[in-house]
Amino acid sequence: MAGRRTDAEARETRATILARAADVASVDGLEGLTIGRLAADVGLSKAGVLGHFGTKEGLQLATLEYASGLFRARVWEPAADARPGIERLLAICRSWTSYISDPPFRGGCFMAAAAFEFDDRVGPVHEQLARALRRWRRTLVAEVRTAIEDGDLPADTDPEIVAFALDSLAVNTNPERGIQDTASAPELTLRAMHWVLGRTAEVAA
Amino acid sequence: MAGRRTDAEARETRATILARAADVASVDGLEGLTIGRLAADVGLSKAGVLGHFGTKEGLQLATLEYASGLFRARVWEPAADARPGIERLLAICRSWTSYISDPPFRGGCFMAAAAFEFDDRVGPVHEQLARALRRWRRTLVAEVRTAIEDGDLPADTDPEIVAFALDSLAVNTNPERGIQDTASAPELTLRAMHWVLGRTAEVAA
DNA sequence: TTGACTTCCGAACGATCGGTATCTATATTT
DNA sequence: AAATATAGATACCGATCGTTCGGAAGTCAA
Repeated sequence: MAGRRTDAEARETRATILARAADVASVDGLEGLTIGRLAADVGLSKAGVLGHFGTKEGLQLATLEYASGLFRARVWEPAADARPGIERLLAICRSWTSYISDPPFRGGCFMAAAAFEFDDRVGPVHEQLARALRRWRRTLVAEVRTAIEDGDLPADTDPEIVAFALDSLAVNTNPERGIQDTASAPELTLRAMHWVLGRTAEVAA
Repeated sequence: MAGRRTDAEARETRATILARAADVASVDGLEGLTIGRLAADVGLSKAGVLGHFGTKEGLQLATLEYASGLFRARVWEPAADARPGIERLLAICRSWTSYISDPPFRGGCFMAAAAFEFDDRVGPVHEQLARALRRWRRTLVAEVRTAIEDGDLPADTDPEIVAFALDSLAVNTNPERGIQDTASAPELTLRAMHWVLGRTAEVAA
């Protein structure tokens, strides 16, 4: 009942699987992914799913890459055109909180959830995740540093601290949504980000 | 080969199970706990473990309560004697980061890990966790508010924002340890906390 | 038209999952 | 001393886990 599909169809199937996988994993975790459930969700057999990724770890890595790319597209890309420094930093805060308030997955930000799930484990998933997170942190630090050089942030500001603080606020929005108040959490985050950057909030819903 | 133990012995067995459970769960998550592995780890049969908690969910709830009490003992208790307001707030930052830099479990702070695992799920574990986190947040907000009234923080400070920021920094130390640098992460957090509170850091290792 | 290639299915595998029923051994109570 | 209550063991249950294997069905190149 199954035959070879054209390349485009196969890629589409793969994308469908990954979208569903990221959605499930954002709630149940990357380890909570099961081939069987995923296969049933997208209307495939277990072997049909596994054929695309080889092993469960392959599926996890692909899901991570998928979600990582989506994060970059929705948080970085919209801010990439802004002038480096404080402007781009504020643009990132805006796209970031907007991303969080209208998340692509049920569980909110996938990267944040994965970071806490795989921070203490070993293996390829941990390493790929760590690379992505370090890269993002470097981006933030560089932006903060430029803002300091431009005189838009106090000269004695520690870029590592500010970048860590901004990241922490965004990350902590995830449990804030589910545990305190889903609706107001992203706005609280954006106000906290502006406060950290020493600016009066002009909230962009 | 097994008979009834005295109450004290039974409680000790229970405590042994919970200590191990919290340790495992801090790495693999509360859902990653398995009765069989846990039983083998503490030298009991599965029925022996399950007898103490009824179901896996019971075990999760008990583990959560255990870790929650330990958090309170190591973060709140050492600061409870300090004068309410900025002093107690700084004392909390100190005990908190000290707790993080010498965590009782392999996976670091259990509460932070659990918060991200169960923020999007439903059921008793989510609810018990949410209660504990909300209670802790209220404690922080109250302390910040007192500090504002005492004039130790600017009058236009938003207590919710500062409490959220402090919590975010502590929480985000967990992945920071495993993904960036285990050794320096807690110090970075303490410096960030002091920076948030507008104080020059006098780091207490 | 034929043959290689690939997607996907159906079925099965050993292992492990959470949970239960039954039993034994001991501490405590009567 | 007898009766009761309970911690824990042994053995087993059905379900599900990740993975493998052989084949069916289709595309594409020769």
